[in-house]
Amino acid sequence: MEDEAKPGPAREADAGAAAHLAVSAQVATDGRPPRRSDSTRAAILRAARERFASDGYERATIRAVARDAAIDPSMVMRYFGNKEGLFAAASEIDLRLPELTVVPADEAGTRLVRHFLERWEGDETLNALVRVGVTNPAGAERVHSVFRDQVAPVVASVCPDPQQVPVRAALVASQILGMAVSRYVLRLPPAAALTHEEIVNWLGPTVQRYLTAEGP
Amino acid sequence: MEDEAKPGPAREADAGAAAHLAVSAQVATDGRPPRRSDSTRAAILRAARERFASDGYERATIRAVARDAAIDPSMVMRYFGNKEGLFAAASEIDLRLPELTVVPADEAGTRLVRHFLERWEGDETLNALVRVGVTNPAGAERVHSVFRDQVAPVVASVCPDPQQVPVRAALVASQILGMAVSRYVLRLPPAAALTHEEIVNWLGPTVQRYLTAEGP
DNA sequence: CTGGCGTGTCAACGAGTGTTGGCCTACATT
DNA sequence: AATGTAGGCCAACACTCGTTGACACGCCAG
Repeated sequence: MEDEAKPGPAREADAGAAAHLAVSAQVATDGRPPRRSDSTRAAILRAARERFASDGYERATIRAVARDAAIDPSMVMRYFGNKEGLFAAASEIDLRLPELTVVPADEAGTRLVRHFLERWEGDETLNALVRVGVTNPAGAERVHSVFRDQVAPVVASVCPDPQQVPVRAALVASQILGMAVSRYVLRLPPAAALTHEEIVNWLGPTVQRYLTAEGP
Repeated sequence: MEDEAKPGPAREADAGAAAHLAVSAQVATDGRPPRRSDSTRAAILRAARERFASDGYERATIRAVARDAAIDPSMVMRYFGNKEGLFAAASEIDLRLPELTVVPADEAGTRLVRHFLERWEGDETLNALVRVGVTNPAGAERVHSVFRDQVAPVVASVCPDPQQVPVRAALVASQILGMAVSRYVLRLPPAAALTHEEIVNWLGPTVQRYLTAEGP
């Protein structure tokens, strides 16, 4: 699901020639020969994620995305229908959460925190998702579904009482999301200055308690 | 001490402190007959906070604010200079954090959580601040200053090691802000369904630990 | 060669935005 | 009564946005 390297440091007028050479290599799931459009499509998505992550939904303009991808704005429309469609495609994400059942029960918290930390810094998509989620109703809906389909099940796998799963998942989300917002979105200086180890050591026990401790 | 309300062009945003209680025109604090502008000014600010809180910075249009306040858009400009000035005035906030030094040391956490919870639901300003903080660079800067000038000092008053104040304040902020984002901004269903008591009981100990526990 | 099709550009439209300047009205002061 | 002024409205400007339709180039099949 990843983009490929784009050559252009200088954005010459030769966008066409660049696309020529950069015949995409990976279609993976499909027997068809790789279309030239695959690479532009990937470039658009990469630019879109970047813009959504740094600007939010409204300020991330299709024109800016197109400029970053070195193509015409109308191409974005043709590929993704409209801005909403572009966001839907750009915010598709798999958190790749670890199987908490196979790690020692008392390490689930630290494990989860560490995973999110690495994920957040390795993939712009997560940042884009949060920024747009706060900006835009459709983005919030997307966050809901990620929470429901990916976070809640993992919490359920280690939570003693199934009835408490939603509450505990919400608590875990509140802490992890809160650190992400403070550190990556608002960039509160002290939060941004923390090392991974510090964060894991402080937040790990909190998440662990939310996951498995009985009663409040 | 208070500057007289003279709405000129490009007027700087002045203190909106009076706006808290001064909903109507009869602010009997001085002998002058109440200007009509006092009430409109308050109406604009109220509408602005509402819009910023529910729509974020970019989607909250001056025209919409004006419509809510039942006046002409150009009035907003005359009173606050420009949109940025309007936000600056509308996001002026005093968290009114409690003196943690006068409460039992082990209740600081729950006390703080409860305070924020009530504050968040009793005043649209806080919501507006967070929504815009995530949307807009200037809003983020405003959050920084509130964190630095209001949250950090209170944390400092109960934190054993002065050197750890920024870190601990950031941790506290991450948890409280995370719950606020989950509950009021994203409205994750399980987070929105929690009662105040549940939240206090779960988050209280976390915040308490961030405030005073030694080591991670 | 020819014709379609995929890929891409160009120029424009309509809507909505922040912002500005001119004009009007009520009223307090002279 | 005359008038200055604060408070307010209206119409417009300049701009940006998402979006659209017409046109241009390069490729393959017939």
